[in-house]
Amino acid sequence: MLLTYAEENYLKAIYKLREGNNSRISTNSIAGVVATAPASVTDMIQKLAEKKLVNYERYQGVSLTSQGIKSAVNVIRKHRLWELFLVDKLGFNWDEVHEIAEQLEHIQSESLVKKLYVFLDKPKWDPHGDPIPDEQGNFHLQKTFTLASAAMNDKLVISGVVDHRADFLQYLDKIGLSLGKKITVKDITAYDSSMTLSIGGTKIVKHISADVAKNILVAFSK
Amino acid sequence: MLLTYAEENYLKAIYKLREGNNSRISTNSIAGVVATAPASVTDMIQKLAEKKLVNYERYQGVSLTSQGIKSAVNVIRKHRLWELFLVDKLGFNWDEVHEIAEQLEHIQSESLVKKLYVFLDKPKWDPHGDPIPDEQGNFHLQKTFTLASAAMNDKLVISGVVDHRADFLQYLDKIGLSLGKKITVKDITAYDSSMTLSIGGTKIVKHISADVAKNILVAFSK
DNA sequence: ATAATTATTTAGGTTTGTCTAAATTATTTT
DNA sequence: AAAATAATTTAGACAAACCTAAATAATTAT
Repeated sequence: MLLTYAEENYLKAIYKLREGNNSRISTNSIAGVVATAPASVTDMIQKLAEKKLVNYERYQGVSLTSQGIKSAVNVIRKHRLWELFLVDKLGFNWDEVHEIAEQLEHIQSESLVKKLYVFLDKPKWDPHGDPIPDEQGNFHLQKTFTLASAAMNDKLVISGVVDHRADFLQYLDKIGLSLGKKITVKDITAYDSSMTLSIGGTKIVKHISADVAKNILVAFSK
Repeated sequence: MLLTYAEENYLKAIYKLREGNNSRISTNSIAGVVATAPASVTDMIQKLAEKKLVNYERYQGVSLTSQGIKSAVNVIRKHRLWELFLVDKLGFNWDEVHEIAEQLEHIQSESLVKKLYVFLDKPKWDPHGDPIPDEQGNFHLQKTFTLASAAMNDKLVISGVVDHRADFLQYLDKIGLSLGKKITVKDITAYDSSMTLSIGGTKIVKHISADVAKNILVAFSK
């Protein structure tokens, strides 16, 4: 099915809200994500419902149909492939690529996505550690948890971020934390849950707040 | 200046008509290129005139202002860079890339274009032999002429095409003619101006019609 | 030079995606 | 359980980019 730029953005927004375990996806929450007035969201939802992309009943919130999920995942796939292209091939930093990928994700060409996927060596993760769904829409799952929930002496790899905002990513860069970096939890301060980490095999030690730790995803390092 | 998708397409269309040495660029000719009704063209031209991108007087045709030229050339630059990317990096054939580049050319990001340009090694020509303007909008000129105007025993390099349509490009592929190929004019049939060519250093000989020869651009081979 | 033809513009309308203001429904508070 | 508040929808409008039909200007033919 052929979707417009705006329709794709709404589907993506609904998909993201769904991922955040929101029991009910409200008009207002969608309005927050797509940055439009709630009345405009109602309009668009009714259009998407007619196209069988969402289930909708007045005042009862919205959910994606299987076709809606398929389309949303496809947009996410394109977004993440382009982000990886921008970072790995063009040399952008991981905090610079979101806005550009927001545009590129709407390019309509199946063969383009296929070739890009091969060009990038059939990647499983984007530059922020988010999984890139395959052509069938399947995500490669990873056993990750937030750094905040780690314990003393845990040996971990940074495998993603919760907060994707540029200033947070820039902060991580500044203190030497990036995707794939190995860290060890050296100390956890009881009263504010801040953490002391050693980075890589080096003697470099960094102190981070609990707020930061909550926004870093890690996996156990083998 | 920020331009919409449609505005960029109109500027590009006007630029192309101008290149075709049309003394006067008429509403109808633009309508032909952008595939819309003449009345819609009038609407858009008036909008572009307000934005100082074109000079316009009722019933007198249109011309680009310097700002209009700048914007048009920038779109052409992006289009050709993306075409080259699609062919050289993603492995598309030269007859498959136009439609996709028509979409990609509208992505708004100066840094993206800059990085793409470097990634492609600051190219001067696209996959069809058309010049890629540099950041300042300057085209790298090449002394080319149509194969139809060549003489017996001329040693030439194929350096472009006049007709960009997929079926013509596929025909050239089929008979072994592609950009950069060296050819020698072996014979010119007087009565229908058809030509016999030898291709590369090989003994392969091909016969082409005058119509085809008119649509192939060549330069002298050193 | 007038008539016929063609090109261009104006007028009025449509669709997409947005808006604000008002009305309606749902939820929360007391 | 009624009142207050919040969420959602409807109604009416707007800009962008298109359309058709009618009017007007320019060009070409006679």
